[in-house]
Amino acid sequence: MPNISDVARRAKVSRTTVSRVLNGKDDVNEETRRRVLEAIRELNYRPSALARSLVKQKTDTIGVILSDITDPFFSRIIQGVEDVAHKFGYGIVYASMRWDPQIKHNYVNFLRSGRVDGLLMMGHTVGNEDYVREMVEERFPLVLVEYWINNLKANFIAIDNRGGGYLATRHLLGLGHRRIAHVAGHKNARVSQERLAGYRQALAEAGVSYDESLVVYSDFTTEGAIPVAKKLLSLPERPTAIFAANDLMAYGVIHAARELGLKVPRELAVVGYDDIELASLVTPPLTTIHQPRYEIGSMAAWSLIQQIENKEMQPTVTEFKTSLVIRESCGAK
Amino acid sequence: MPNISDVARRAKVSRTTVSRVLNGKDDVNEETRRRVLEAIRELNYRPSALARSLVKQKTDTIGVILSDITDPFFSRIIQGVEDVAHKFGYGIVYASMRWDPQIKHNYVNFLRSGRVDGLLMMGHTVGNEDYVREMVEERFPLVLVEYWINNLKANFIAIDNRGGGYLATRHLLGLGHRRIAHVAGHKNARVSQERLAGYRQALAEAGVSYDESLVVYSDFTTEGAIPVAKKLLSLPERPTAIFAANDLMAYGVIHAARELGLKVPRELAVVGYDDIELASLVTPPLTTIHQPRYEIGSMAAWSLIQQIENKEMQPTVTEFKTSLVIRESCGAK
DNA sequence: CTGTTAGCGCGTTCAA
DNA sequence: TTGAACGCGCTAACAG
Repeated sequence: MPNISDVARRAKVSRTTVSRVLNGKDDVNEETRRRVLEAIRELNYRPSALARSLVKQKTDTIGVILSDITDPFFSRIIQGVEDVAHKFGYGIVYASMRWDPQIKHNYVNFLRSGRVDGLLMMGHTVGNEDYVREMVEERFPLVLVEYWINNLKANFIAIDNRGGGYLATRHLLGLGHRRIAHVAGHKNARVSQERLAGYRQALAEAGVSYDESLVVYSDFTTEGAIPVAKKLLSLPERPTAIFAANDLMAYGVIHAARELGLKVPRELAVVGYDDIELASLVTPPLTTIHQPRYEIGSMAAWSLIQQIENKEMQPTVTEFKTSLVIRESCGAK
Repeated sequence: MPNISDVARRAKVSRTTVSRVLNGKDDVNEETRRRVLEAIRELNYRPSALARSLVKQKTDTIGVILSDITDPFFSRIIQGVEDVAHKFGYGIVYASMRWDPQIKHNYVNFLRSGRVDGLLMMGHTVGNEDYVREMVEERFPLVLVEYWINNLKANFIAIDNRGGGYLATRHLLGLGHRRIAHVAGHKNARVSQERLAGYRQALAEAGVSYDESLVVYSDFTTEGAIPVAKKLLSLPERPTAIFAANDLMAYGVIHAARELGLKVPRELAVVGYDDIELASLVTPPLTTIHQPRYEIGSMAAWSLIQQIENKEMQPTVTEFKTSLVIRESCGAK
């Protein structure tokens, strides 16, 4: 790969002049510029982003760390992030940590060591995440999505997960269900705890006592939810409704029910969470919790870029609300 | 952010010694090493990957450019890629180009300018891709997945898309269908052409003449497929079967059929393509074309890393075969 | 075992 | 309008 010196030599100018042309400065003689551009083309020269970033201390790249890149929940969020980032001239780097706190930490270190100007993190794990605190203290540009940590002066895009869990459960209660099970998300995920908390809150308000045996954990995938759903549905006193912590698992629940010969929604009501694109399009259309995902993504990216380009920005907490979308999986319609 | 000189100063050694400790060389006095490590900890020092990459001419990162990061088709492929890459100590950077050749080209340039050691490209677009040829000629480590370009001595992981299209269509023909429509993929995608070619081949072999009005293009999404499917299903002489170029669109077709009051599979047979996880789990379970996606991903990553670490490797073409998975969406079962 | 020197490829003063 | 010199943060070659 040719470098800037090769170009300079060929164009018979100094490296500085080549650099000027490269960066579109206007204090370059037209004829000189022409020669430089020609040399660049002839050599098929491509400036090293690495070297440039090193000297400018800027990579024009933002890192996105998420729990699972294959989760359709992220698809619209990512679109929002990409649209905004591109508009501002940033590239994006994704890292998928699969709910593994160790992989997550590794990726944070990987990306932080000069590879990106800032970090967008979504999919928060349980446990020691002091390094997140450190990043905030060191004023490393950072946006945390989905969650909100007390006493941490950072930029948050919060989603009302507890409220969502509450809405979902109350809907089932309103339909007369009393024996309502919950297929929770990944044990390592904070959102699991929050949605579970919303579920418990709704039960408590309705005077339904909490039955631990009705709550099982899975991993936010359809395949993972099937066995645990079967366990729930084989309980001596079978639940009449199940709230799944995301849509993929809701389909796992429905699949399990079908295998056991139960009709949804007649014999089992199911509520999901996320409102992924497919939720309205497959059978049965899913009653679920909707979140403004595109807006969340674009807002997160915008907020991060603001931080990067203006270090003085105040940390803010933006909370997005969720809403219940009633379709056919609980027979309410 | 502290740098290596700060550490050196604090530990009262030279930068070189710090570098030695950092890179785990064993020719360092134990006491010295201890001091250095302590200084590193005290300063919370993190070496700059940028600077390191610049001097080593190695980033330990591979780039993955794909058509649409939100497409579940890629989920298992990505898992395969990640597993292998991590095993070999590489990080991964994804870029999603959404079938836009311009964005794709931009991303190639973005990543090639020193940000990655090699590139994995999947989701090939139609049109001028001479820069891909250039990369091959410049011996830039590269693996192309899904497609196979004649006269290009590069590393290919091909998938028999034509064969898949053929299998799908022949299955429908075998069930007695003669009026078979095709919802093709994105017009910019090479795989669309290939699957379409397989479709045409099967029709030709069965003596069914090709009817252009039965082929419509969409964008590989469920939402996108719904309107075009409705158009097909509103034709004066309605098709009795539809082969969709991926599973997401197959669900779009099924949704459209339902909206028009048509029962699947009784009044319309549907075949998909990809065998995404959900395909077996939602109603109706989809008859579709299966591809060994995890293996494709891991093989692609392995092959790329071989190229990166051993420049002498011969370009190879590996072709993965597809297979038909019969479920319930065409009533064959 | 350790330090000095050089250089990776570029941008940015400062003078000329 | 152009170039020389310096430095971004790090590793590698060589000497001691």
